[in-house]
Amino acid sequence: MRTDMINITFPDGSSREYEKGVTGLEIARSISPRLANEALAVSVDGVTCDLTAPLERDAALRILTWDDGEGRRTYWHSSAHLMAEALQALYPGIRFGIGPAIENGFYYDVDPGEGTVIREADFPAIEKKMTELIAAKEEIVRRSISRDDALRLFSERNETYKVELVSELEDGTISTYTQGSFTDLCRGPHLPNTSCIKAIKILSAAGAYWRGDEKRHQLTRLYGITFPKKKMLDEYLLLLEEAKKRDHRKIGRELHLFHFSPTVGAGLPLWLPKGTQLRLRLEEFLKKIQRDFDYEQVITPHIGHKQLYVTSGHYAKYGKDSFRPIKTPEEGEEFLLKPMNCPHHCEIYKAFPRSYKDLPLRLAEFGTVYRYEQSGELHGLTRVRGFTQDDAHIFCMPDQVKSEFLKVMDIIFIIFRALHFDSFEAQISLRDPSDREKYIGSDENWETAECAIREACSEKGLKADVVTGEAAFYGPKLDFMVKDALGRRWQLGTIQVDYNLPERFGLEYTGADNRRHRPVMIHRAPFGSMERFVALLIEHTAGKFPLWLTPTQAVVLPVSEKYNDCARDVVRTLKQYGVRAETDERNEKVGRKIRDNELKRIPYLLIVGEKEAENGEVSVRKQGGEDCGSVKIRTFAEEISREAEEMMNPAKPERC
RNA sequence: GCCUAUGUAGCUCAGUGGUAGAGCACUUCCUUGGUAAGGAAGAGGUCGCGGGUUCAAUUCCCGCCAUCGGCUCCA
Repeated sequence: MRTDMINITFPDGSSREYEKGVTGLEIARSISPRLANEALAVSVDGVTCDLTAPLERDAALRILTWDDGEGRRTYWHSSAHLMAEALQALYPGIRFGIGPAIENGFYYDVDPGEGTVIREADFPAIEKKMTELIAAKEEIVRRSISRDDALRLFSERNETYKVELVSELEDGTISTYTQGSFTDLCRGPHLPNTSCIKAIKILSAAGAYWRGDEKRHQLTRLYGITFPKKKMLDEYLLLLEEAKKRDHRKIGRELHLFHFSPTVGAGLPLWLPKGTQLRLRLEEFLKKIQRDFDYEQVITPHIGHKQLYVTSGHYAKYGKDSFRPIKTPEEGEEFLLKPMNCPHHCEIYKAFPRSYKDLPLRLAEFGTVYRYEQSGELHGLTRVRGFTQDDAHIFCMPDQVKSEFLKVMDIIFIIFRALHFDSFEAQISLRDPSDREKYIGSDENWETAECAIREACSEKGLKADVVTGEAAFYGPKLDFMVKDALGRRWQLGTIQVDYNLPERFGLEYTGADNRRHRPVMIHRAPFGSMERFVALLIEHTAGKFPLWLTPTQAVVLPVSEKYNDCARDVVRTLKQYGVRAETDERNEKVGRKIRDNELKRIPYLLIVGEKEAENGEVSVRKQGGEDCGSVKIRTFAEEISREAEEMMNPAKPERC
């Protein structure tokens, strides 16, 4: 074997020899011109590299195209550079932060300088410039550069942000990419040439803090997306339009589910009758599951003495950023709107001496809490200032933690399955070990809790992302995330192991050894909050809820005023069967009352007229015409006498 | 809280330095009694709120409130 040859292995297992120094692009050409044309980057032993990078040794190689995530990332990363090049031409003196590829497209953080603002109105000009630069077919060239040279290069250009980035890099690992007159500090990889980029759209501009630190300068973040074909861009933009139609704020208004009134206050939702029907239906569903899992329902007040939150640690942590305390006529007495239910539940635990025989104690409450979220954070029903958690706290012995944790996971899976949230992501949130200030409790407690969560996940075979620094201040957690119509992630279900609150509240139980022990607490909310859950449910179903959740399931339509009574009887009968129904009563003058757009989403429509009144039976048809049988009409009098009969002669309870 | 944008009828939106329009919805009447019916008429707005400039502000300027998209935050 010649020493100037290298052996390249392809994904299908085949291999070929090439001259040393061959590039990915040349290899692609040797396979097929089409592949070479579609190639965006190359994966060398699992590492994504430039197509133009010379290969010096044997390697497993894969040509990356648009169909590969890494291929698209490279494409969008180069697109970010292209946008930067255009911005440099249009805004002299502009300085650059970072400009990565993201899930859909890319962004670049830029500082256009004091007094200069880049607005949506400026986007067309930027797009035009980018198109011009594409036409110039500029090559994108990589250079390795020493740290000193990099510092000099970016200092000369007054690129203060880049200088800061370079100063944190190690010498020998630094590279730049240049196209035309634009040079950027960049690890790569990139496309070989800007001409691969065909269709461009700048999507939005937003403020973003330099390095995510709100104490530092705010840059302008420009979001954009590009595609190799115009048609793909059009399809993407259409997809965005379609997604907007599923926006829960829009559907919530159309279906009369909820309403926001600035007079009531920002972030304080008003649940309308139909939305309340939907929500109560969900609550009943969970309550039923919880009965099976031996939970006990409790009810606690909406406020609590300030001392309660001093004990829990919430006051020290969040007191100043929250709703202000409520004062009483008593000097110095203060109450807080409850930001969470746990402290109240801890006090319930403490109300009696507890034995190990009482554990696990599972206290559940649909508890409404109030949190003063920052004004810029409010978002429809997904982020509000007053919301109801489907909360429960499980007090158990340390050796019960895992089995209890697993049972909670079961509940969450039941719910997600029932509501067809198939594409959830699980996330284990751990504390940031470098920021001890942020958390309460001993290292030992944290480690035990974090370990319990990891074990439970592996036992269930649940793949979860582990994210440090995302834990609650009192404990680590397992969260279930679901994407909304526009792909934004929201946390729904959550399970949190807590060794700290039991300590702060001095919770105890008497063990079999007749000694005092400390219980462990598990916080959990399968829906997360009713508000956010309903929001995501709306976006996932586009308002076409499963039948059992549909706010109004059936509308009974009398053909004329004459049959209103009969229609009412039908509604009553349907309700006896557990079907939610209402009439669209007519009178001599008034025609249809149910709104058209509502009617669209009602699964059943029953017509009552002469024939039905005579036969005492109504046929049930689904919207669209499908026949679903018929319902015998019972009059109010018949219904009452039947009920009375049942009360007089109760049916024997079924044997278990 | 920060950056950009927006705020006109219930909804979707047009428009203007001289106090306002469209479509749908709504009300009434007519027509049609049967699965998202048609016609006619009508009503509805301190042009988000408060200041300022102006003879005159919905329009221009400032402040506030709310909302959109992000950032930060998220017990």
